[in-house]
Amino acid sequence: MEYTIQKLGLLAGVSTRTLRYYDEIEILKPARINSSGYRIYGEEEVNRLQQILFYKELGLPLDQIKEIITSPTFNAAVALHEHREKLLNKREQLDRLIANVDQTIAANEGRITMTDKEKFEGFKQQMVEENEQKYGKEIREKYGDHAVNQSNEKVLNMIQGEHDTATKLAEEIHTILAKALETSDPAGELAQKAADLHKQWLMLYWNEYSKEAHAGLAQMYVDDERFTAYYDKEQPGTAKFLRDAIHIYTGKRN
Amino acid sequence: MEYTIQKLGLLAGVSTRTLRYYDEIEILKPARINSSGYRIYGEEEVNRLQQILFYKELGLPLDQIKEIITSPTFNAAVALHEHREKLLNKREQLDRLIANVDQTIAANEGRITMTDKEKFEGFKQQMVEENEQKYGKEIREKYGDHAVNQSNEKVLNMIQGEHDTATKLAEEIHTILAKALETSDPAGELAQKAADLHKQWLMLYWNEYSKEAHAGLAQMYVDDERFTAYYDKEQPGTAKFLRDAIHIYTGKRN
DNA sequence: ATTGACCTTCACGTTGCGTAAAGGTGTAAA
DNA sequence: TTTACACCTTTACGCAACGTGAAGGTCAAT
Repeated sequence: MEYTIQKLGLLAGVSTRTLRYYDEIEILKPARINSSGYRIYGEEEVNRLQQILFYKELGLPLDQIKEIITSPTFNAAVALHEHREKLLNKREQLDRLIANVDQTIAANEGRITMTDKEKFEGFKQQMVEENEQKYGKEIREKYGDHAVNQSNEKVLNMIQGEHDTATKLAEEIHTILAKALETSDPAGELAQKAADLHKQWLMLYWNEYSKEAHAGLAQMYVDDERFTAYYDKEQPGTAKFLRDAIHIYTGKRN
Repeated sequence: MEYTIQKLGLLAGVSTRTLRYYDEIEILKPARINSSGYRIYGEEEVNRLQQILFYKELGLPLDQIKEIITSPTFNAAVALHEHREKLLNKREQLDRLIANVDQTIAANEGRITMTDKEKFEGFKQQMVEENEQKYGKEIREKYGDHAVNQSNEKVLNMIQGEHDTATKLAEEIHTILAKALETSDPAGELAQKAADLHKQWLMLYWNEYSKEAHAGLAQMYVDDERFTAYYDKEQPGTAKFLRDAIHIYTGKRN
């Protein structure tokens, strides 16, 4: 099915201006332009628009949505986790605000007195949030050049922070890896299980999996001291052991 | 306590640019300007800024906030109680949004090994689920109880709606009052209609109505020059006329 | 006397579009 | 065939609510 700009707009409930804007910012380009210069959209574009609108409903800004749906290395899970935290933050702030209102009511009724500082309790948190956003942006801008690099940096950030599912998986890898290390057999069942879990963990950050990339990352764990430090924290040699296990798991070697 | 622009900004968690902007759009003017042209804010401005931020948190545009808090009928105490309820509503809505994001994350993580095409399907499914949720919501709005189904937009519409009806009512009162004034009869039909409209208008702001309070307010229109100025703007004597009409309407006198 | 942290007023940039303006295209009815 | 009318195009300014300089004055301390 093919759609002109207005037909698609009607279908999706957005204005033609919006679609032209999406074309302009390269987040949704028409399938083709006909002989009269009309934008013609196809099935694929319909689906993509649905995706865009879905993320928009979750409150993500368009530039982030664009990254999510255009870049194979930018993972929706990471963006969503970040977004989730922002929302949780906002809820906390709301709670503080509600407490503030309660206090202000009490103060107005003469039950208590409020200092000027107390009057703004609950508003102030916004500043911190903004700074966090800025900081995050700076990091992204700094490491955004290399797609792979960005991904690794993200991984590192995630390692240092504590992110729910990823953390759990990471812990599991850790436990199993520790046990596997005792067997000293990177081809053994435990080590291979660790490699498999590692793959799963990795795919939280990479949309596409390739054995080569996995093997390459494993090698990096040995070469890059930040990663080595992380894995060897409890038992020296763990990074190397994991690399070997992964190389066997993937059947690749760099 | 007096504050320079930065001090107030720090106190309230807003930028100096914001405060200058608020000055520019006349929503929050400094108490005075010192000899060097610096903006100096006082206690009253601190409270006013707090009010502004409350309304801002609820998502109201600044021009409407301005109208609301500059209105001579603005009641800070009532506003605070409304704030409280609306903030609670907003938190509920936030919770729903968070649940939504959680769902999406869960769905994504459950389909880690899917191809791009399959992921697409996953999103589509999400969209369908989403729509079902929305549809269910609509049904609940129709048949369910009031408390459960208030979305952010609803809250906003409520505030805006209230404000709109209030404005319209006020205009109607104005017109009818002007006509009634020509009859010079505060007990006449027109004047009594004005008094009735005024009661309706009043009940948008007061949770409880009492004839005594209404009559008291009418007297205040005459005693407080801010109100007198407002009502006598076009025809001097209007405030007094309205007071008389209301006193007859309520059968009370202060 | 000179930092350095304040303050001031321009004035342009940002996001996600809305809203003309000025003009070309497609088709159905007069 | 003309004409009407609903489409489409690009260009470009407008909006809110500020962010972010630039260019310069003020104040307190060194």
